[in-house]
Amino acid sequence: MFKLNTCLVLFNKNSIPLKSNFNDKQILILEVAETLFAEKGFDGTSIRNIAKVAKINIAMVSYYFGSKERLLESLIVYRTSDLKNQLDNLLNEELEPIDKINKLIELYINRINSNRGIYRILHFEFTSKKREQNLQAFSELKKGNLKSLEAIIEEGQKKGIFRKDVIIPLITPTILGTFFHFHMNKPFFENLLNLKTEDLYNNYIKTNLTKHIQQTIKALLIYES
Amino acid sequence: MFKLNTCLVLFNKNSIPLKSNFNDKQILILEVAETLFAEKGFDGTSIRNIAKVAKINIAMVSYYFGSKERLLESLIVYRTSDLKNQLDNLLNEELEPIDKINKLIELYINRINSNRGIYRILHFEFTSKKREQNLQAFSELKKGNLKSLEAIIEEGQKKGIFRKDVIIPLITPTILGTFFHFHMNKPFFENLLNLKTEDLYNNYIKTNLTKHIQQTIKALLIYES
DNA sequence: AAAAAAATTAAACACTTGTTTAAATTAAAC
DNA sequence: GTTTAATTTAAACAAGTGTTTAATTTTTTT
Repeated sequence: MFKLNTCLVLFNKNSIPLKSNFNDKQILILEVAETLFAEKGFDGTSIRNIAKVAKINIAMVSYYFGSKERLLESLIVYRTSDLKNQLDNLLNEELEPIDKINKLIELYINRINSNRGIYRILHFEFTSKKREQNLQAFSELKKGNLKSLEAIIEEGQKKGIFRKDVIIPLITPTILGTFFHFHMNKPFFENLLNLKTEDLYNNYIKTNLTKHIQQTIKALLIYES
Repeated sequence: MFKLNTCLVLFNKNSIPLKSNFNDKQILILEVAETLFAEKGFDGTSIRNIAKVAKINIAMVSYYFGSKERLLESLIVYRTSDLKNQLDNLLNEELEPIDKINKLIELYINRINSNRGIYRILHFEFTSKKREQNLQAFSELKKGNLKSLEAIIEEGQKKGIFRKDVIIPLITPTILGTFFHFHMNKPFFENLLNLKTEDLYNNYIKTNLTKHIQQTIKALLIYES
């Protein structure tokens, strides 16, 4: 009567297989919801709206997710769950700490850039006071990410490469903040940097912007005043 | 039966008298709406919600503003109408172009910083596709602001102080974008820069951040590659 | 003080919202 | 093939939405 844990195997863009706890219909609903939430906001999107676009009955959202709020929570889980695994894999690679940091930044920017919908939702819904409760899943993810980052940096500090007076929790906001500012002003930078096509824009992010952020964090961690 | 143009005189923080087309009750409604829209978003705020906080009848919003959407438009007009006058006054001052630019930046940052509610609304509501139509009033304001900026810069270009290959429409986004990025990550910078009190935070914006933006724009306008 | 205009109110309007129900259909298990 | 479980459906639910109405109160004008 109420089946939630159908497991299937998905492939991300680097063809690393990963489990998902959502079935095909749930994923359809999640991806339609992602598009609409990103376009019109959570409050601006109705379940009937989602159902119409996804061509499903309006009761299916409650059937599969319980409620609209839980749909949002599931969406966050769906789009962020494998990030933890990717970070864990990175942690176990045999690399110098600074190379791990660089890879971590590349991974962050790549992920956000290819999942703009969910990060737009996170940016808009969770900077408003109304949705403060819903971010539990998101908050736990961030805690996990921070732990991974801490592990890398403490490794670098033990080796004497990184400064010891750096405030680790502030590094993630720096990485993400730089990207968001760039992307929130997309039309501006498209003109400024002559990024006429979507490809040119994406390429600029992948190369120049990522490089800039890497240099920034490297300077923060290594530079002695 | 329907009176909209009661004029009264208001005083802004620099005690420059300015006319307002809204009466006391309308202003009450506008300011309550501003708070709630900023807190919970336009869609997340109901007219009954506004009426309750403002302690007025729910019909008063329609009576004074026509509709909820027109209330939002009126709010934008209310909070941005005197900016044009301030810019015009600045234009007519006898100052060197670079000093006018510096004053313009100071004026922008000061205004946004002391009207965070409306700029939060503008940032959130008008970066979503849903509210694209409503920004006519806002769009006209920006066009007017751009004209003022163009006037100052062309004056500087004639005097041979400013470069001539600068893209003027991109300067405003640079000024505002720098501030917004700082402010959207307020908790981050409060920690990073040890701005424990609201006063310390505001003071940092007024001094260091403003100075930084002024230096940036100055470099953009004057620096020869 | 009387008349006209403006402001305010409670009630109702028609519509949308998220969610639930109970029946019907489809798929899976035996 | 029958039974059981999972899915899908249309309909209804109660609550909330923006807006309008028509009557009442308050204020202004004459």
